[in-house]
Amino acid sequence: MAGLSIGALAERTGLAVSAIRYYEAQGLVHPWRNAGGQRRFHRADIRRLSFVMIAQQFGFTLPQIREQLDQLPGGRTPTAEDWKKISVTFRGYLDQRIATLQKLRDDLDGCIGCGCLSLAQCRLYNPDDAAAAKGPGPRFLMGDKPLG
Amino acid sequence: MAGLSIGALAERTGLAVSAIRYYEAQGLVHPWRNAGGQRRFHRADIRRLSFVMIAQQFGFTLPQIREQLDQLPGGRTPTAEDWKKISVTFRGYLDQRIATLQKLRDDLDGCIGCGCLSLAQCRLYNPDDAAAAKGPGPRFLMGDKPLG
DNA sequence: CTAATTCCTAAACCTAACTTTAGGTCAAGG
DNA sequence: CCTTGACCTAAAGTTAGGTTTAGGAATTAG
Repeated sequence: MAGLSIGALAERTGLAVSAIRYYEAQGLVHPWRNAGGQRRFHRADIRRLSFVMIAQQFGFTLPQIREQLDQLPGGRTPTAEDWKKISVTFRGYLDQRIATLQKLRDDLDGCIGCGCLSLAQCRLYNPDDAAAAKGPGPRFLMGDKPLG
Repeated sequence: MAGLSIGALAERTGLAVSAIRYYEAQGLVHPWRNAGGQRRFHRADIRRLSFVMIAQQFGFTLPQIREQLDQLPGGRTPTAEDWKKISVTFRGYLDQRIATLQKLRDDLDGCIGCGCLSLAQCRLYNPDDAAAAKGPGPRFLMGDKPLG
């Protein structure tokens, strides 16, 4: 079969065409080219990109998502079983993130309100907790958007 | 009293001097100037900047933190009671963040593994959930770093 | 009094994850 | 055949949250 054009894939996933090109540059999808040099995608790439979007919501960076995707089989279309393996790892990270936030919240209760908000004494400001909350990577701390 | 120099404040908070200047530009602190044009800070600004650092760990943006800080009294040094008011709002946001992540995790369990990872059917890919997870703001989705 | 710090501003640079723009090619419809 | 729309590449722009650099001025130590 002929494969999907980038526009068709964009329509199916809701992503911008420019974003899909960017993802290819980051190694998240691997389209081939037709005679005229245009990209053609497997139908399985719809699911692949869906995974990218969901993983991003969970706070993964593109290189981290790439690592996960690289574990899918190379030669054939991934099965539900293949995807399941990935989701297990995924869930482990998520559990840790939730646990970290819960600890921070519990510390908050006794801490800001009590006026101990000076670095030396405050449990909230424990660098280990901060590191755990942040995960790896240089900037944007754990810069996800809150609800406000 | 004379007030703290920017270097002294940097030492007390662990922040870089350049970061403190940046925070001033963002309206998070309001130092005055001495005769020679150098910044002088209140000792209460140590706590103010500590709050900034903690709030960032929780995922707040600087404009959002500024909004919170703007609710502190203008004329006098904030009391523990003043800080407590802020921490209540704070905790509310945090509870919502945790709840959202937990819902996403629960959805994940049945979802990626089962192979339903196509946009139309998947609860995980519900735009409403996505919006709730993201909060306001344009890019970097909920781009916080996970643990991996 | 002088040298070494510290401080000042303004502007440029950095990352992540994209989008936009510019200038050109390919493909499909009439 | 020709026009329109989809596609191509490369490079520059965007946002957040800073850091770095360049070129001076103020402060402090000796």
